[in-house]
This record gives sequence, C-alpha cells and structure tokens, in this order.
Amino acid sequence: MKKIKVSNNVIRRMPRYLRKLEELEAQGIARVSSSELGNLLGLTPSQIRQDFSCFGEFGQQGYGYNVSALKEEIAKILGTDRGYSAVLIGVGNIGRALMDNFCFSAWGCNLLCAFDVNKDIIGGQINGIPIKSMDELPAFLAENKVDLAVLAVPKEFALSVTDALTENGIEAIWNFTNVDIAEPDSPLIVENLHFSDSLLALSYYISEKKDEDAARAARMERQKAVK
Amino acid sequence: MKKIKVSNNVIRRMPRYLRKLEELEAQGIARVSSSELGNLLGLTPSQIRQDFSCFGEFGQQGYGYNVSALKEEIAKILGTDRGYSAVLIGVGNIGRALMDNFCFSAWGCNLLCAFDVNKDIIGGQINGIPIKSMDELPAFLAENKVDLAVLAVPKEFALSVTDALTENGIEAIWNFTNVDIAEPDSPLIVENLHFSDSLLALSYYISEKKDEDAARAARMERQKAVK
DNA sequence: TAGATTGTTAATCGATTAACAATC
DNA sequence: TAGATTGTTAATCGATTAACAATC
Repeated sequence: MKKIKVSNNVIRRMPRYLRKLEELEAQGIARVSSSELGNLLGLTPSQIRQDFSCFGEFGQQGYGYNVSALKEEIAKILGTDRGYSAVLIGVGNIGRALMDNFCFSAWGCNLLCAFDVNKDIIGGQINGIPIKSMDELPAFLAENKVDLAVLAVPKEFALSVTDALTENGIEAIWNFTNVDIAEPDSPLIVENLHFSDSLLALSYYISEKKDEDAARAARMERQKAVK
Repeated sequence: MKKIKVSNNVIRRMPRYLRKLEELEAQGIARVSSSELGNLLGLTPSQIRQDFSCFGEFGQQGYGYNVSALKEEIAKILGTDRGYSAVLIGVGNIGRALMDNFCFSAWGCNLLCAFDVNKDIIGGQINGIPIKSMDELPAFLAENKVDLAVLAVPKEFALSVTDALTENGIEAIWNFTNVDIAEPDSPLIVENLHFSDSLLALSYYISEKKDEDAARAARMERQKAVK
C-alpha cells in the first residue's frame, strides 16, 4: 500500500517530462516511446521507464505512451490538480515579475493575494491580484486555506518573514531570497530559487570549458612545435 | 595533471558552501570544521571533505578550515575571479528585476549592457546599465568580449534569440525562459532557471506531505476505533 | 502473426558514508 | 604531548543502465 519513497532525482525530472509532453501535444503528436522521449531530453529509455514506474503503469507494450494521457498523469503526480493556493510576500521587482508574468494557474496554483509594507502600493492590485499590508497577513492566513507562500522580500527580512509565516500555519515556502530560511532538519518545506547559486554553477561550467579549450590549444601548439 | 571531471552534484553544492562561508565570515567566525559545516548545511562531514578534495587541500589537520581562506578558494573554483562579462536580453519584468536587484558583480560577473525591442526604453538605462536595440546586438558582441548572455525574453522568442546569440559567438546562456533552448548534445552551455519546474517540485513535496499526514491521521483514527 | 515497446529484474556504475593513518 | 581533524582509501548504498519476458 505505502508507496515507496521516490528519489529527489526522479522528482526533479518529472516537470521536465511534463513540459516536453506539453510541447509534443501542442505539435499534435499523439504517441511517444521512451526512446523518443529519451532522445528529446538526453536521457536513456531505461531511465524514463524506471522513473514512470515509480508512480504506475502509463504505457502500452508495442505502442509506447499516449502523449496527452501521460501528460495528465504526470501533472496529477505533481499535484497540479489539488487546487493549491498561495500568497506572495514582497512586491518588489521579482514579486511583480511573478504576479505579472508567471502563470500560477497553468501549474495548478491559485495566487490569492500579495503582501507588502509599501503604503504606496497597498490597496492596489497587479494583474488582478490585490496587494495588502503585511499587518493583514495573520488574519488573511487564518481565514483562508493557503498552502504555500512565495517569499520575494529583500534578504534582510527573509528570516523574520519566514517566522511570521510559519507562526501563522504556512508549511511550504517558494523562496526567491538568496538566503537559507530553514535549518537542515526543519519540517518547513522550502523550495529555493537561488539565482546566485545558479549563476555560480554557470560560471564554473564556463571556466571548465575555457580551461579545456586552453588545454587543447596548448596541446596542439606543442604538437606543432615538435614537427 | 589533468584534473578528473568533477561531478555535477559536487558543483551544485559549491555555491551553497560559498554562501554559508560568507555568512560565517560576516559573523566574525574564523574557523570551521567539516562537521560544523555539515551541521549547518545538513551534509555529512565526509561528504564535505570529499567535495573539497576534488579541488585541493584547503584544511589543516586538528584545526579545520580557515573560513576566509576557504571562501576565497571556493569563489576561485567557481570562477568569480575570471572577470566574466554578460549581456542581458529582454528588459521585461524579470530582466528589470535582475538589472535592478541582482548583484552580478558580487559573483564576479560584469553586466555590460541590456537589449530589447521596445523603443520606449531603448537608449535609456537601468541601474547604470544601458539598454540598446536588438539590432545593435551583433555589433556589440563583435566589439566586446562577452562570456555569457542572460536570456529573459518572452518564451516565443527564446529559440530565435538563442540562435542570434550563438551565431554571434555566445557560448553560454543563463536561461530564465520556461523553454529548453538547446538540444541534448549541443555545445552551448545552458543554465536553466525554470520557475515552473521549481514550483512543480514544490507542489509535489507539498502533496507528498499532505498524503503522509492524511495517512497518519487515518492510522490514528483506526487505532481509536479498535479501542 | 510479427514487430515494437513496455514494466521489471539484474548488473553496473557512481556517489555517499565510514574508517583510519597522517599530522597539525 | 594529547586531542582534534584532515585527506584519502575502502565499504556501502543508491541510482542508472542493460537485459528480457510479457504483451499490445
């Protein structure tokens, strides 16, 4: 009965499958095999079948997978049909970018309200989403079922706002601040989008490539010298 | 001589070490052991020592690591001292958020210029960074050493802009569009920040927790019934 | 039916953890 | 010196890949 714990690596690949399947569906492609999908994503067919088998049997021998059906299954696995609702804290640049451009509803998430301390924007709305004062946050969280908070405040306030959120029953945070907001063994669910971590990883890969290119060039130079 | 290829997992942890070390340094802490660092980050001491040993010997037996020195070493490993420069394509909400708030220079990266198609903002600047027309992009890339491009355009333009960038010599892209911009075996270095993938992973973890909580509640209910 | 492709079991590979000699 | 902690080698664990019977 109890589903075996699915590994992190698998979970991180699921949204990629979902996006690719949506793409295929938009192209009018009805079926896909694990090896086709593997080619598109740079994964082995085995891995793809293993990943799916964590959650059930979605394919058909000799045929492969129905694109639309598989897409639906994966969306469901990821919880997009559960009607989660969210609040956003911090209507700065990033907060505004999310409110304006990020389609929460496309991923099954309902952004109810945003909160800020800036009097100039409190009472207004962006893209139909009202902006309330931080003072109203506890009452709002008490009155509404809110499954997650989007944290987009300046990093100085990250920890205090996190405390305020958890004290008012928030159990999951989508963290856009460049700060770790939870202790290693905290029960709070935190999904970090650390821009700097991402840029630094990119910086490493660039460095690695430049080093390789330089080494290759040096090797060729030496060869030429020998001749 | 040739450094053995460092695994992805290790590279993804390096920025986390860097951030934590900066934090410790700011707190005036001079030394840290692998087990202390492990406690702070939720990693084993072994793993930390293994990770560092991919790049050299930065500690001292009986003492641990000097926080500042280790921080510097890791920053260097990640390439922050290489003076990389960047351009940003797409001055929408996200682009603006990055220009306004993201401190590229703190991570050793120099944001030279932004590009957009919107005549209203071309010629202006944000946070000291000039905004030029997309038409000027090829000339700019020809005249300046640019190591990476930040891609923050609407997703419809992601692929065509990527083509334009690679045709003009760009080898690395920091991708904020919700689209895969490179084939699996492309030589282009792409670092993705797929917001939706992140939100979906969070959605999964929330679902998993709710399911666990529900299962626990059901178990307790059954127990109560037995009594 | 024959061909294709799944789901799953077994084999391999790689990453994490444990152990320990070296040494500050 | 004794205690602490590293860097590294060996052991374990988990994830990926390969293989194949089942079956559409």
